[in-house]
Amino acid sequence: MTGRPGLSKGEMEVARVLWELGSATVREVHDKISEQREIDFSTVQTYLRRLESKGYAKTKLQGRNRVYSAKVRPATVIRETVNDLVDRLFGGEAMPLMRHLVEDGQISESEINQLKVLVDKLEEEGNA
Amino acid sequence: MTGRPGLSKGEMEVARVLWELGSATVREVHDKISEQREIDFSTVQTYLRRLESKGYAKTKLQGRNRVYSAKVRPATVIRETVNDLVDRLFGGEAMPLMRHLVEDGQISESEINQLKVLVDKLEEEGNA
DNA sequence: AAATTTCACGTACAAATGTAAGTCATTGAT
DNA sequence: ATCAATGACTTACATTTGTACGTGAAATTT
Repeated sequence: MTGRPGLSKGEMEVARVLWELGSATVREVHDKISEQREIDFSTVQTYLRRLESKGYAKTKLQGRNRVYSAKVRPATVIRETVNDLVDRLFGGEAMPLMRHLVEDGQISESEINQLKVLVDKLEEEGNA
Repeated sequence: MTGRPGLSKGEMEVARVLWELGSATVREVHDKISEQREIDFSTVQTYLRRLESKGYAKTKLQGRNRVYSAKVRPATVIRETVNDLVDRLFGGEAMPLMRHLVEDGQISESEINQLKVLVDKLEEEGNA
């Protein structure tokens, strides 16, 4: 429905780093990911290339360096990815996923408060 | 970390149906999925076979029919899958995902209320 | 009982994915 | 100037995934 093919798991990881860095060379992305896990420079290069060919990133040559940056906003990718997951794993129901997140201790105390605020706001809007 | 390889998208779909049906033959799973989308009988068969070989389902022959049932509980698969997604797409932060779900209008009024209850309960526990 | 349908099971096979090595140009260091 | 490092770009390749066909046995229909 979006034209764009979905992101694979590995591509997601690279996409996230790219959002974080805003704009970066292969090496910069590689360095960043390397902080977390062992990964080959060429592998990162391939992922970035694929992100571009899938329409998720754009690049320009800056001098002799290629600089990558995101072309699709995180919110968009997140929406698409999560919706897909919710469809497949939860048959389209978002609630079980939320329940899992809230109950599984994944979010901190202060985040719960943020969440409360969000929920309250939504509730008001709904009743307005 | 789990030993089990992750589920692919297609496998998730079949796994969900299997949970829903509890215990089912290939045909039953196929019929169920067919309500939603066009899919070949053999394709479903392959997915079920793969679910078994990945350790997510078990089977027994019942007469001449093979009956599949889940071997790993939904909650477990959900946890693993969602954690993986959160790691890759959100760098381990669950909050952005929650925010997305709450704000993206995917959940109904009554679900918001359920969520509110959940959040309130958690808050109390936290403050206890 | 002959024909048809239903299954299990093995096999196939292209596309996508994860991961990387090789080649060649450029640039920074000795 | 020579050598090492850096980068782009190409090519590779095993595995996984999505999707399905073929075969032969059992069951059901006519």
